[in-house]
Amino acid sequence: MGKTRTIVSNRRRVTLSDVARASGFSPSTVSLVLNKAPLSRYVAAKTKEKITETAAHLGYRPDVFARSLRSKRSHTVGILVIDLADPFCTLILQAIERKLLPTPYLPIVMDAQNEPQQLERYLEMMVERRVEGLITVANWLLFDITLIEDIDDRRIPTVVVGRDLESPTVNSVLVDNEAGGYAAMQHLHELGHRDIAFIRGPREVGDSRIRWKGIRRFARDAGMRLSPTLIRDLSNTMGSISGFDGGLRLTKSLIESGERFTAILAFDDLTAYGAIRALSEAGRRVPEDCSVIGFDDIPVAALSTPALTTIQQPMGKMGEYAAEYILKHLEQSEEERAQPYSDPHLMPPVLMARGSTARNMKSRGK
Amino acid sequence: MGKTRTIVSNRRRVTLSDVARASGFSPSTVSLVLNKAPLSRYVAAKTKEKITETAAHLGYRPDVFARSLRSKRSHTVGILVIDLADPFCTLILQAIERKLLPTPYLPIVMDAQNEPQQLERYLEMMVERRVEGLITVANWLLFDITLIEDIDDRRIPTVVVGRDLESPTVNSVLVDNEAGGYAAMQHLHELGHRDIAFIRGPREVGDSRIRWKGIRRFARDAGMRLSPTLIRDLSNTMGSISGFDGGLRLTKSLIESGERFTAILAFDDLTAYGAIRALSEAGRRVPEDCSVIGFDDIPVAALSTPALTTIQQPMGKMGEYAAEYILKHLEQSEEERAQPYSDPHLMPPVLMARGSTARNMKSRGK
DNA sequence: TTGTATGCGTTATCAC
DNA sequence: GTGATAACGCATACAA
Repeated sequence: MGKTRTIVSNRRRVTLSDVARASGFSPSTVSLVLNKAPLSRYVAAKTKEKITETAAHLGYRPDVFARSLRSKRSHTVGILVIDLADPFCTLILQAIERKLLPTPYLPIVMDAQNEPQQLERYLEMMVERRVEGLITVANWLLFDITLIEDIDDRRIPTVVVGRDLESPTVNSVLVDNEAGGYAAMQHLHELGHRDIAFIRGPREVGDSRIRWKGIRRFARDAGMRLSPTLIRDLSNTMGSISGFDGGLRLTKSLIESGERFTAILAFDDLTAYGAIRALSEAGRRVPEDCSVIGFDDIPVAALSTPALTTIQQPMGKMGEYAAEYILKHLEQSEEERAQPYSDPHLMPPVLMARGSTARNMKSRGK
Repeated sequence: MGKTRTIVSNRRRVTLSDVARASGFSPSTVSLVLNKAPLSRYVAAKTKEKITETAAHLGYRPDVFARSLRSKRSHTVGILVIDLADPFCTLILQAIERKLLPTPYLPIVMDAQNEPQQLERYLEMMVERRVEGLITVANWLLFDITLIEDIDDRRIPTVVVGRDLESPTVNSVLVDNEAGGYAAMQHLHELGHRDIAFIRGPREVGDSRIRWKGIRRFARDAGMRLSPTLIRDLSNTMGSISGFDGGLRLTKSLIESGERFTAILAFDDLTAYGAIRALSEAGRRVPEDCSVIGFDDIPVAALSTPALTTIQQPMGKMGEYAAEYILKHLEQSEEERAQPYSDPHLMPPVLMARGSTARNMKSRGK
């Protein structure tokens, strides 16, 4: 009843010495050839062929554990994702995976699920498993991750995506938040909006501060005045992961304040969705009565109705950069890696103009 | 300048024999004690204490590679996710991870990114890495995954989540699609809808057929007639992963057909969002002019405006079941595992009645 | 050009 | 109660 097996047979694993015996050569020669080691240059072509052949025939697969034990290498790159349920993280992760696919490095992904404790535990496990590089994929919602610097001390190349670690030794790559804030403002301004409400991120979040900087810079450039009464901050203690509840609540308070505004610039897409809900409940249509712009461009932004205008973070590009950075450093010696990073690598955001913003049709009640 | 390191020091890893030397006992005794092996019963309490202490003091961490090489165990469970960008998969994955957290098993997650080739490759890697159990998290969009059966032949406990593998040897857990279809219909019926349009999944997708069965069963029970002209099928060749484009296109065709309908029952949430977009573009409001119901309950369903009424798949429960199943089988001997599974484990769906469905206010134009 | 011998860090079987 | 000793499968320094 011997069905053909696609992968390997049920029998005992075949080892290096099995191949050696079957091919008539010694284990060392077999090892040299199969690993294409430098010394295999001196092995006769015939021998190589014979060995490769019998290895394939026997279905030889090296034992990863024995190999790693002996060589002290793992051929793995650790990817520590702060929250796999966050589409922002997921898209970055997939880009990294795609970059790693054609390389001999296997991504080992672990998901901290927003729990600092798990982050720490997994970080240790990464070291334990001898990952040769470490990429941390972070969302803004982030506790202290400075212990990542410790990893770098072990001479493991490290990079953080999506957040500025502000570390002199660990490289970071993230979106240019200031440019993003600037672009969002510019878009609303071009549509004729002058009375704009803001729902900023929690004060502790660096991203939010930088975006605000960009917003203010545009306002200065365009000679706009930002009304302090139209500014709200999400609170970090709302417990919720998403800014939806905050966006909803703060927009309600904005509406109830009676203050006039024709557009809302939200901290992120989920906050924007909260704002839209609040506007809708108050009978204001988006975008006819009020425009709304978000930040991130989560996958559903293009699919909702109205589609959400937003500032896209180039998750794909960011992931690619991180993977390339690690791959590059994997080849280098320790000394070569020593250059410090005072500044994070910033990626340009791109405005995705969609249905939730429209030209301001109301004359200004000045 | 010796900053204290949280995890380990920079120095060479400390090994078992380091601990042995420092504590004054032999490596074997140290191993026994540190592993709490059965034989450690006979070790003097004093000795145990001393060993545990020095191990802790030296910061000893067993070498996972040496350990696995010797013991032939990996203490890992493979989790093969068909697409990590699919929130459906992600939520299941996180539930699995949470179940595994308090156990000594480490989840090794790999992401096939919807590529059959990668699935196969990763499957091999899982075997190579000696995972002791395998959980496959599948979405409906699935090519042939029967090669997973091969894994089971290796006496690795295996379970598939989210899809019926229809295998006599591999257990499956998924939502009760028929009950889901039934519940969706019942909901629309209770709201007074009698002219209902359907956007079914691609014909090849088993889920869709079963849901349709449930829909028809309700129609029979309630004495409703389903108009054949109001039925559309998503095509599998649309290339796109999401049903959004299909939902948009098919709803347009539904509208253009001139046929009267007051509700749309969509294959899944993304299809529903496509339908909502089409309705909106045609000037029909949701839910006032037309109700829309989806299937899945992706995270954003509750956040969009209007919030999407949908049939929730219990992703959390499904993941938990899968993890528990694997954990249970990891304890068992090969013989005990031998019981075949003719039927998949079905989880009850739950109706999430939200803003995209409402009572039918239009009298029937009979 | 190829083979022999050794050790990576563990665990497990014995003997003391 | 505890300590030698071997073996897991592989890679490499060195010998031939």
